[in-house]
Amino acid sequence: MTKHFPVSLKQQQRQKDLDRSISSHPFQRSGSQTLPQTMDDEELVAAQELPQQQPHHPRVIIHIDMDYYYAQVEEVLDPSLKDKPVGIKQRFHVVTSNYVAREFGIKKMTLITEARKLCPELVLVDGEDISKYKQMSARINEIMHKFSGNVEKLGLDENYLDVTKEISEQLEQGVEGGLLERVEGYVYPPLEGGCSQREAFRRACGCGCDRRLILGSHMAKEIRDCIARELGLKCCAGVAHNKLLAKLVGSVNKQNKQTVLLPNCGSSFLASLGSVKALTGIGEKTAEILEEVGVKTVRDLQETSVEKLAKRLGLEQAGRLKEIAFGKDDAPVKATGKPKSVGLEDSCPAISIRADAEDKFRHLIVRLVKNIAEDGRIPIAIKVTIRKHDSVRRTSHRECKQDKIMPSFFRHKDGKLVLADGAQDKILAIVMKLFERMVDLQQPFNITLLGLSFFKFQERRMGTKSIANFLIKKSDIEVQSITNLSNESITLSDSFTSNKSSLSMSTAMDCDSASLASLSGSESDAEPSPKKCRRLATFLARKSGLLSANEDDSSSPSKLRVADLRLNSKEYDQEPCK
DNA sequence: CCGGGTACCT
DNA sequence: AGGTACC
Repeated sequence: MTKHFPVSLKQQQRQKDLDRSISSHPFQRSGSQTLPQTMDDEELVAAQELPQQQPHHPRVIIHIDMDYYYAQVEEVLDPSLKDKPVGIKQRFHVVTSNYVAREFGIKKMTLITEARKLCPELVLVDGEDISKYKQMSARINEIMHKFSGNVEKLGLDENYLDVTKEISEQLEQGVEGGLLERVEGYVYPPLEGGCSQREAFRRACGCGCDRRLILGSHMAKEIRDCIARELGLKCCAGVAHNKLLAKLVGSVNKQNKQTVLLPNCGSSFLASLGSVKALTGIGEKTAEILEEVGVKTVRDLQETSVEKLAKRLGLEQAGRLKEIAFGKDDAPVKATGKPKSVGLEDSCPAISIRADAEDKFRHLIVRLVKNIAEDGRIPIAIKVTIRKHDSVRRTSHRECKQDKIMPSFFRHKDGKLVLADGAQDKILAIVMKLFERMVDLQQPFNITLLGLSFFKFQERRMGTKSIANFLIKKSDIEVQSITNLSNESITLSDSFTSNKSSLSMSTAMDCDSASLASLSGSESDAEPSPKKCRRLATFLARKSGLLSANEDDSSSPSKLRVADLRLNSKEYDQEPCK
């Protein structure tokens, strides 16, 4: 998949030279300098293959990060908190604190007892219920969507925006001259005098990103101002030509500030961060593995050969890490859609009898259905997660099992999803069945966490009967498999719009029909359903515009059903999936 | 080191 | 399908 990760030693050396010249005197390298000024950090490799290719930094990415999010929301809700030290409490920890509290040394994950010692007058707000923060997050999101259609959510308080299109539209329509001369907010690395900010950007890279990024800084400011005006919330922004750099550069200047990265400074900037753990995409485990091969800092990573890394990490990941270390990141901003799964987990001291588990699960089902009520979509699969007591391993060694659930378990009541009569027990029965597949009730057991999640959602459709309900009522195994297939296919055709090729689409469909066939044909199977699934897949593929209408086969016994489907599936076409 | 979510690997 | 890593 990845095109070119190898970075030769020679290239690395050039890289370092380039970096040094930038970090020591960013803007004194005109005239006598031989370094190609339009040459980008991460594009040295590509540029060698495609000499003089234009788009070095084609995108403008803004990363917005809310300041001390939970605590700030509490301040907005109760302004009297503003000048007091505030901590948000979840279980035994302060999960966020405002800056007043941070003065006392109270940071993320400080134990409550610890925090009280550090600051007796600390105002602790219960943050177990995160619905307030979710709601505010949704408002923030609305605002961002005024500026770009391409907004990717990372948790409740962070968002990426790809504003490339918006910026180029601005440039086409022509912007007020003064706007381009001055950056909004901070620049990394800090510019020393000698030339205008505009000139500094132009010298750093000639691909045209100078104007784009400067305009990007103005747009970031507008977004932040809008959020402050409408919601009273402060945030930071990072502006750069990719996600990795935008996110990281945004935290260079904290507390209601923003920073734009000077093009060409990616790898020196990343090196300045020190530990590899600072890099997005490198977490605890990866950092551990890297340390085993003597790689602790970003600089180490930049200087270590892919070959050496690949021995422990595999070529794929090694290549990716190398690129990341130099600030190369092609990852697109992916507009966040509706969630693909919604779940709940409760950790508990110990559950060792079936009835207790059953009680917990019943409770979880009720809460979970409330959580998806607004959404309105019907889940057709459920997953049960447990954690067995284990004194050795600290975190997550969870087990899970999943199964289908019937759409008829749900119905809509004034626009919201609710459980149908008796459905709670039916779901509970499925849950307990899955639970017993993981836990042997004969043996003593000790469960420390129970979780449930719904996934594979059907889009809510008008009319009283959805396709699935209609088909499932026939409760015929073959039809059921069709129902399933249609769900799968719809998911796939949705994702097709973003980045799937039609080839992988049809491959995925083949897989689906095969696996479904094996599922439904488990008992007596006189009639091999694969063919039918295939046919339906073809139909759905055509509907999604992947196949031409000529390849029709109307001689099927399931013609009627397909026709029904076609009728019902009109609603799918309303979806903006083209 | 809570907890809900996603993505990727096998 | 299940596990692991990450945010």
